[in-house]
Amino acid sequence: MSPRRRDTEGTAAARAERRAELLAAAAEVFASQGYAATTIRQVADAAGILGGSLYYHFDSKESMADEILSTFLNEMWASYERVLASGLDARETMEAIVVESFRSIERHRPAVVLYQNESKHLAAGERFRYLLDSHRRFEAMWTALLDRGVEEGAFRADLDRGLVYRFIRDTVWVAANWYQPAGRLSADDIAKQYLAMVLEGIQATRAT
Amino acid sequence: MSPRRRDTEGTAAARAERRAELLAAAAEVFASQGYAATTIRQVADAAGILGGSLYYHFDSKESMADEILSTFLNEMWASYERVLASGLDARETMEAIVVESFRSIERHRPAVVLYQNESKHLAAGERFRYLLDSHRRFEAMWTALLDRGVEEGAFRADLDRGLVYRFIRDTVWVAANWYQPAGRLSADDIAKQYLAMVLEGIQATRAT
Amino acid sequence: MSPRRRDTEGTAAARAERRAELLAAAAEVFASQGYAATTIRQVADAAGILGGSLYYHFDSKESMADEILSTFLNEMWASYERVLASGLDARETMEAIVVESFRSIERHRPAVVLYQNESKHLAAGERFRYLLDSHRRFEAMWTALLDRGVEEGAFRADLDRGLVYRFIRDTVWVAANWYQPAGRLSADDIAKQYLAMVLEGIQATRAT
Amino acid sequence: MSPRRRDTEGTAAARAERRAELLAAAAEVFASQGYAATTIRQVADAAGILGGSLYYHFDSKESMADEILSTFLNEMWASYERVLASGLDARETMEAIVVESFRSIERHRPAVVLYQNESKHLAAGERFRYLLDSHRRFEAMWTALLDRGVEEGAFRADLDRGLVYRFIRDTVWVAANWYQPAGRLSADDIAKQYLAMVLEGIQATRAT
DNA sequence: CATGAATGAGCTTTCATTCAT
DNA sequence: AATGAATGAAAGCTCATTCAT
Repeated sequence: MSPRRRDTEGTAAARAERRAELLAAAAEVFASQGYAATTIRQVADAAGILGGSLYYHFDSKESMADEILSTFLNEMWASYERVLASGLDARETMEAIVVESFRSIERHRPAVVLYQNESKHLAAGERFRYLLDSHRRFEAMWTALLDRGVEEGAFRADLDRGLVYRFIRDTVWVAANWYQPAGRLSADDIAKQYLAMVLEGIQATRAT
Repeated sequence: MSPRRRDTEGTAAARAERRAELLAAAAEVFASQGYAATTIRQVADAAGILGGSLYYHFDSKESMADEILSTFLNEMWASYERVLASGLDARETMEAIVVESFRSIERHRPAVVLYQNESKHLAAGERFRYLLDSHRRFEAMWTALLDRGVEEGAFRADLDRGLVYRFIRDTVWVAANWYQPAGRLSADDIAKQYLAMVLEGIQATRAT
Repeated sequence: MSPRRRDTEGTAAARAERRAELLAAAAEVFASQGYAATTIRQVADAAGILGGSLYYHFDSKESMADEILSTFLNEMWASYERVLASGLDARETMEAIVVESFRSIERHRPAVVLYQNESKHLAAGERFRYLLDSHRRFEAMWTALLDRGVEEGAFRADLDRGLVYRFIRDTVWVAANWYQPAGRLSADDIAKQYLAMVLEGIQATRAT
Repeated sequence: MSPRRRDTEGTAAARAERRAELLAAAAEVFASQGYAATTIRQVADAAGILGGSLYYHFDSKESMADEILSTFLNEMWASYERVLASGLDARETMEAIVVESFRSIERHRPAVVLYQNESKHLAAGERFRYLLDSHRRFEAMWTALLDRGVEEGAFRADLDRGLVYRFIRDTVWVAANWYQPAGRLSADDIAKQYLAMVLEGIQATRAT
């Protein structure tokens, strides 16, 4: 490995790091103001540079959103794949997936908010087709998981599967809107309580 | 009733009706494109008139959102008040409130989507302070209801109350994003399934 | 004179009267807000009707200004002609013209303000060419009068004639901006004081 | 002075100079077309840039007018203060103030025209309150000066003081409407003739 | 005569984007 | 890398004007 090569790597790494910083700032602003309502200047202000300077790093506002979302989704799917590959039964798989989801929110809260609030609108553009793909894949995963759970006798059979799917999907991700990393509950705490609610319900169990 | 009176009423009613039509069109577009991303021309196109003509009826884009949201919230709270005044126990009250919520979604789907997706951003403006008020009132109502349910022995006591509140709040309203009036399930069907999930959980009951 | 004829006259007179009322309202608003900054709705509000209704009486906003200005100028020139035809010497003529000018202001204050403030801008349009004509005629009249006064030994010969002309022209008309018909001084009072200043100056005469 | 400091100053100075250029162009157009009748595009055209570009330098059309007027008024009052502080008698003070006024017109003709024609309308807005303040201050200065002149035996006592004030105020400033820097007469020439007229009057002195 | 809904051109302003420095 | 001035398209909004009633 030549010194030249090393320099280039160093530079490339530095550049990647700067991009990550800027994207973090952008994600925060996009999440709190909404993507369309956020101006490039607001992003730049949050990053401590001027508007024009962002274009040295990124092609466009859209490409920032793109990179924020795809980074998050890639990581999320990687964690899901790990769970799905570990041979757990349906009930255990569901628990693990939910735990991973709340951990995703913990690590990528602004990206998740962006995903939750804007993916429907962004998905219209060609470059965001992967959002639809991810959506379909998500639905397929959960649908299969719920079916398997019913087969395995873990989940009730008398509920509308589509409804249960939407119910779980929405409640998990919508939590990103109020989750505060510094708050009282950790992501794992929330996951545990959430699973308790979803699996056992909130009504008091009849005294047996 | 004099003819004069009749005329005046007719004109006022006609005007109110036209406003309602235009607001329905606006709500639809705001809901599907997002408020900030929607142009006044898109609203006007949806209403079949020209952009400038909307300003004969409304002061601004913002005042359209205002009227859409306040109309919806007023009606929603009226229905909640009816439930709360009818002397039901906590469990019954919860069921009735959930049913009313899904009926609200059925009648005002675009307004609910707007509320769900944009109220956080809009609430920054002075004129939308009532959104925060409504939010607080909503939280107070549910918190009191959940506490009463625990006291009455209807709801489990081992769950985090704040978490349960958010869980219920989000899952009810987020449904507006996918609800289709013409779909397979009626609002009351969805409410019933939703209550089954939330109250009893989705896991299969232990072998009897 | 047939009854028919009488009716028509009555109608025409009524129409003319209505026009005059509306023009008076328009002139007032044009004068206080400025022509360009005045909306047709403001004029209509001042007249107690709706914006669209003005177009039954007038072709356009411009034609209102046109009629206001030409009515005023016609009357003003008629009064000037009367003075000029009465065989007075230069000094007497000047006094009479100034008196007539302040009386014009008294009768047509808003029109004079409009003339003073907007004629320069309006004169760009073809239909307002008469404003330029009036302006030239005004200049010719005063220039001739001042020259005659010098010849007759009534006016000083050591002043720049062009400057004196502008001085007189401006000070007379600019008074319309502050003149209040209900004020302390009548038009004739003002004319008298004004003439004293212009003719004799404001400095105390050296003790003789 | 460090190079760093120099750079900063250079940049700030360059920016101020650009603003001044753009304001000069704006003032010219405002003065010739009228403020309300001038479009931002006309200003931009006069400055050789595009309409949107003006907003890099200024917040709004209004803020351009604001800066034009306040710059002019500040300079004018500074020159007046210099005169008032120099211990002249009333007659000399008046002469000096008039001279300074015509010099103000010479240096800021478009600003003076704007002031003359639009300040009444603009003063309605909160941000232009200083126009009213300046107006009151102007009146107080002249009123006091005229009174002092009467006391000192320099000015006639038989004229209405309010009228004399308006007479002088208007005739001085209205000159901005026709003054041409490249014309036959310099500002000081005009001031001299103006003072001759106002002080001594235009009538021929009776041969003694 | 007057209304009131609608038109459509044009306005001020915003903002993503470019580019010479 | 970053600046900052400029671009230019498009936004929200205004308003003179029209016209069926």
